Amino acid sequence: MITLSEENYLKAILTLSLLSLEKVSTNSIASEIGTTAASVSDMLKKLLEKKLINYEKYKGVSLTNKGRVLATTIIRKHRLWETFLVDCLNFDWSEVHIVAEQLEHIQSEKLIDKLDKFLEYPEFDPHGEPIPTKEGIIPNSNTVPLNKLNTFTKGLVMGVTLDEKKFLDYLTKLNISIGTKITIEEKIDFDNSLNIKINDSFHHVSSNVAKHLLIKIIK
Amino acid sequence: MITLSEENYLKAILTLSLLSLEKVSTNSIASEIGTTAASVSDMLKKLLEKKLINYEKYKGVSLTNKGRVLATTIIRKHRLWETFLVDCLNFDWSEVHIVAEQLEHIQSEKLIDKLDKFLEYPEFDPHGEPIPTKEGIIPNSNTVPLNKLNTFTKGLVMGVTLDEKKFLDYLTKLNISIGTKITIEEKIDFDNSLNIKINDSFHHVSSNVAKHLLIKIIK
DNA sequence: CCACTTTTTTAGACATATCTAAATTTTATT
DNA sequence: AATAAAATTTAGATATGTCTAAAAAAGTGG
Repeated sequence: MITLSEENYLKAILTLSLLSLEKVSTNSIASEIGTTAASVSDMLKKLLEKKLINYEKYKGVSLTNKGRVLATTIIRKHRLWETFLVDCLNFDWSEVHIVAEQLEHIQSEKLIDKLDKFLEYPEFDPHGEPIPTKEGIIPNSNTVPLNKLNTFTKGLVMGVTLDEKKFLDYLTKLNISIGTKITIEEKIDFDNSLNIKINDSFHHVSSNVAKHLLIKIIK
Repeated sequence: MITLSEENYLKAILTLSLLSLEKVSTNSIASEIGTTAASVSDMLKKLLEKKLINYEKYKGVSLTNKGRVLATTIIRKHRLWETFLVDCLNFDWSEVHIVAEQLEHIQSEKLIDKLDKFLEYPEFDPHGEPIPTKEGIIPNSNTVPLNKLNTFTKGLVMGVTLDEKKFLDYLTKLNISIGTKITIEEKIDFDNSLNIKINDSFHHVSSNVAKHLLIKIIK
């Protein structure tokens, strides 16, 4: 089980991660959450223990895929609840955040699925922020699946949308992890597979692999 | 501030209070909540400190008016959320309880008012349980305001719906507290005031006092 | 490259809410 | 009324999440 406090840390780490490509610092988390660096340090140990973050002492933090999916789900819940509060209950858009901060921690996948349907699958919350999908993708957030990229585009791996050991083992074998730089060298029309460059070495990956890699395009 | 745990204790105490007129025992609370008598004992001290319960060691517990109103509000929230889950999100009536147990702790009076309006002020939840009013009255729960009783009816004071020092001081002066037995002796048509008997002594109270006293009718 | 500053972590406390086991009080019984 | 049984409370532990102050590591500038 994940605690309310842990959820708030994951959300903060995701939010900060989306602002830059750097690993997230202890201090930035502390000021995001409104606590001390010492408390953050304590919590990071717990999140590491639960394999929700990648963390080396003094070296900063990033989310594991498990952590990223969890954090994205919390943002999804937050934004769906905000939509409900404004569209159905006639809340003012400026006053929903504080209530949604509580509602986002309600644990029930079914509840969120049904709320999503009830709201007719909204794409944006009342503040214009995109609502993450059930699969953990944040639309319009600069990350797109690798298979949607054009030839010679460069990007950084920001996450994966499949949490399966065989898949993740394969990525390790290809030397792909969060932050890895990938260049599209060639797209094969026949089966939508791709030739890509990873750290100066060339690889061929199937469409099925490519569609589960979230890429942030860089120059 | 009241914690989630304290809210659950208040709700349990109210639920048990509605089942009988006796003071609520430590053990019954423990089995209602699913914890140990020791934990309950610890918590009772905290609730007493916050003036949410009346409590003497070894003598059982009852809710103060403040505690009763809080507990009733939690039940109100629970039942409104259950109504939302079933009527709007098409949950099955049998599966809503566990989700409503989480939703009932969301702190926002405005949210509940707006939800109530959105649901068009339902009187009963999906299980047929009456939804308490904003004022802390549980309809059809055998408690009615004193001014609605007929002449010669006897009843026990179960709560008050006004939390004002002057009012409560006046009740103390009249020797009225939770559990006090009252008999209606006469109703004055002119101003709807009442002559009542309290512990063999007779008193005259105004309509304004009578309407804030919740009575459970007895034989 | 060494000293200084900033960042981060650790150590030691504290508050909440829980538990088990022991002690105490109440109640029920003979 | 004494004693046994049941209920309740206290004592002492544990886990979570927080804090301040001190120590350690990383970064920065002369």
